Amino acid sequence: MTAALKNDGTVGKALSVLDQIASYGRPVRFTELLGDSALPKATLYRFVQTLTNQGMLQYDPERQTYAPGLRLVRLAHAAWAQSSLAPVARPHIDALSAETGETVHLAQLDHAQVLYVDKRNARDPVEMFSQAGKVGPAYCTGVGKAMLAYLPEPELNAALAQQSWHRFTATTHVSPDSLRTELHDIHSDGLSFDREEHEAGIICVAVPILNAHQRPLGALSVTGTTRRTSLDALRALGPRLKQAAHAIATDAESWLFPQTNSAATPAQYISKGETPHVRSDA
Amino acid sequence: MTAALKNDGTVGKALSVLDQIASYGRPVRFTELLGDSALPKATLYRFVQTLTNQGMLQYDPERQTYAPGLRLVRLAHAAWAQSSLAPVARPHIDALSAETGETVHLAQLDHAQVLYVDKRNARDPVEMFSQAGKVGPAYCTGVGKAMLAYLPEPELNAALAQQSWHRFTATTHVSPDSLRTELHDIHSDGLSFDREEHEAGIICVAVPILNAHQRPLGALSVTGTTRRTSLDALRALGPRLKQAAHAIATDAESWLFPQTNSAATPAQYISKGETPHVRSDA
DNA sequence: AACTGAGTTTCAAATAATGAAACCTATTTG
DNA sequence: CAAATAGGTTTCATTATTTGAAACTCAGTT
Repeated sequence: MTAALKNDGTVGKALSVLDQIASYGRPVRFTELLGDSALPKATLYRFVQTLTNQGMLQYDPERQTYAPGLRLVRLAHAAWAQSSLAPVARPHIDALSAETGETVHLAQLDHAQVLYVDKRNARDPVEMFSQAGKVGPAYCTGVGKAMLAYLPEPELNAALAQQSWHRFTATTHVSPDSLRTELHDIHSDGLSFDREEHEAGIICVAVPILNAHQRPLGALSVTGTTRRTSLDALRALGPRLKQAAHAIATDAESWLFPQTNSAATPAQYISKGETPHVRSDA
Repeated sequence: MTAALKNDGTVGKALSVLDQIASYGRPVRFTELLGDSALPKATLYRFVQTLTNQGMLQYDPERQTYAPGLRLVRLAHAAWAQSSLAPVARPHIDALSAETGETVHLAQLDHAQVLYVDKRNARDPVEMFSQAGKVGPAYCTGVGKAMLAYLPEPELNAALAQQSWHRFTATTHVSPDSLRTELHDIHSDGLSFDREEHEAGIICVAVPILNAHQRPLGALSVTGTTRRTSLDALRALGPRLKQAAHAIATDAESWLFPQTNSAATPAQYISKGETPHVRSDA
């Protein structure tokens, strides 16, 4: 059961197939999908056909496998540019990263999980490929806790019920109870820490990005290793982080949408047969 | 009419609504959608509801607007990691970028358009969706022409029929005829140039990334400005580019999928209520 | 108080989705 | 070599969902 708990008819079911396929993290064969799915063979088959047809899935005839398709990348570009905080936050993150020299993350809450929407690496060239789009647990990351701490009670309950409470390290919260206490503290001083709860040796400070109604829009964090830095050193960055978060919130609020194109795909880019809705004159 | 020319039933129609919304490049109101859509009011309304429900769209109650949703970003991460050449090409692109100091692009063909899947800008770090996911015209970009030149005849015809033939600059090809001649040349020496066809002052060299059957999987380019470099200087990079393209093709061919995780979202990241399909033991 | 426009809901008719079962077609097994 | 198996694909009568014209709601006008 994926996100499609609600009854969203055929479309919802098709999208849950998409989610399922994405969740494997590798190309999958039809039979494997079928085994893990509640849908009957023919139904699943048709969905997979349709989605492939639509470019939402990519079929490898050689290996007979399905994987998420490139159309998603195109669509995500639009989503990222419009629905995420990333575009507005960008200059602020750049500055933070330059000043601290550490890794900076920008995250938002999505389905009770942390979704990283942007990142600036520390000077080291290490790291996996691009972080945007990656998801992580909310209950044991600095950014996750920062956002949870400002969630209205009913939503918080819903979110907590969806956490996996997996014990990653010795300090990981493994139940809502212990976490709630910490969330209360976070709420009072507006600062959240990851005390190696997700990965040994990795610590971070995070702050929520709040709108005018104190609703969390996202969170911002600076991450370091226990070798190079300490919680106290990170705590010292608190004021700077809060300032950045506030600036981002302000910008986001007033950012109606730069009619001044540049975020959008100019009409000429749209190939024939597609409906152009954006006009760019240059 | 978007990609859903084929009759893909309800799901196809819903996805075309998604495409439509993404194409505006900014949040849109229901009425605007309705005006540009062939669907009847109630039908469009229900689709938009369903998609919002599913996180494929994001609704802003304050402004009453819809925009592509964050779920797309999550899904795209999987697509990018699995269906694009980007992960395999990464080290090669890094090297190229370091050696040349110029901007390097990695693109693939999607719906007869160029889809950029990765980029190195000598300076900036990678910000995934800001550039990956962007689309451009195939008929007047170096990467686009490199791929078109190696497309089998029937597919080439289909692709050419879908170009917009918009004249961006004085050198832009504005009909299939003149382009075909150039594609022939590109095919013979394996090198494609953008002679300020898309943007004045911007030139580039590109090579196709071909699989064992000479099918274009993608293309690689080095871009510069007429101020800083020349076509001849770029031409000199040809051999190096070809070498990189070949290396990428080879790696892609043999890259079954690193069972050795790291590409995948570990099972623990999946929140309760979602089906975990990936196992990671660490 | 009537009008307008945007958004939302209703409901019978039309259409599309469903899924059990049959059907392919390579590959493996006796 | 024949038979069995497994993965994948198609069929088709039944069933459930989608469809969309029209009616409704509720602001904000005029």
